[in-house]
Amino acid sequence: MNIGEVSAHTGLPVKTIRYYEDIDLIKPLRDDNGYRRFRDQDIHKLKFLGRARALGFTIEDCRTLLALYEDETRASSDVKRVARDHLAQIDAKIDDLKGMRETLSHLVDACAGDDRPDCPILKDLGGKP
Amino acid sequence: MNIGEVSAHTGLPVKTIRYYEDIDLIKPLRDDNGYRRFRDQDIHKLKFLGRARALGFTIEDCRTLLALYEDETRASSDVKRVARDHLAQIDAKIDDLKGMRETLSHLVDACAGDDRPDCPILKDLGGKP
DNA sequence: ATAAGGGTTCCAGTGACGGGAAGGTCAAGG
DNA sequence: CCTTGACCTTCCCGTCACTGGAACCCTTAT
Repeated sequence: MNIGEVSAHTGLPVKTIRYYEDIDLIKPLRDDNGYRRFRDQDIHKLKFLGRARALGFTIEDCRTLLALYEDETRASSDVKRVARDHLAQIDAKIDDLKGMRETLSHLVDACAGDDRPDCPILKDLGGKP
Repeated sequence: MNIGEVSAHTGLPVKTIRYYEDIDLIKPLRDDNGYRRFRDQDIHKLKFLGRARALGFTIEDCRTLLALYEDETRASSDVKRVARDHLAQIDAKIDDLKGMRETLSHLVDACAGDDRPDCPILKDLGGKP
């Protein structure tokens, strides 16, 4: 398969696929004309990467997970640790955002949103004394 | 005030303050020796920026908000729009993360996390058929 | 012969800084 | 007077995971 078909097949942009090769996540073959030729295993890896990225894993996490995926002698505890750490990061991020959401939604509610200049949002940002 | 004091006073890293000058968010004066000299208004702006950034506003939003803050003839509706849009972004992001969290926490729970290779996390990423 | 629609490489930009090098300035201590 | 150390300056590169675009090659159809 050429890169365009692979893109259609995996849902990943062509640019992304080339990037993944660049950073050695996949190693497709080359045809005589220089075109990349993707084998089933390459496509399988790309789908794996797509799903892992969709769960928010970093590229380096993906690299680790892919290595574990291919290692028949892995310990599931190694996989679980990566996932648990990432889950903790997600939770932290959600908490962060919820904090912002709290403050911000109160401010938005308090703002008249008319053509007058008086505004509790700016008052807060300016350090309402 | 020199940049170090301002940093201590505002809680913003020195690098960040210099960056904010670079992108014209603030315009401190210069002493004869080339050192930046910050006036009260500069410090006030920096604190404003710190609070806005802490609420997750982008730098461009901050620029807009700062301009509105300084414009006595603003309409609060303009401020509110910026804040409401940002709030919507935050909500979208939270939903995103919650989706990931859902999937990921189930997978983590399902994984034994021992020294055996069998792992539902990898099974899922690999496209468990 | 040409045009469209693939493919290739390489370079630059994104957002919001952070790290670090190379060098100027200032106050205190010996 | 000299040195030390803590400041300050500019400048450039790196981050993360791509994305856009230029310049060029290959294939197929007309």
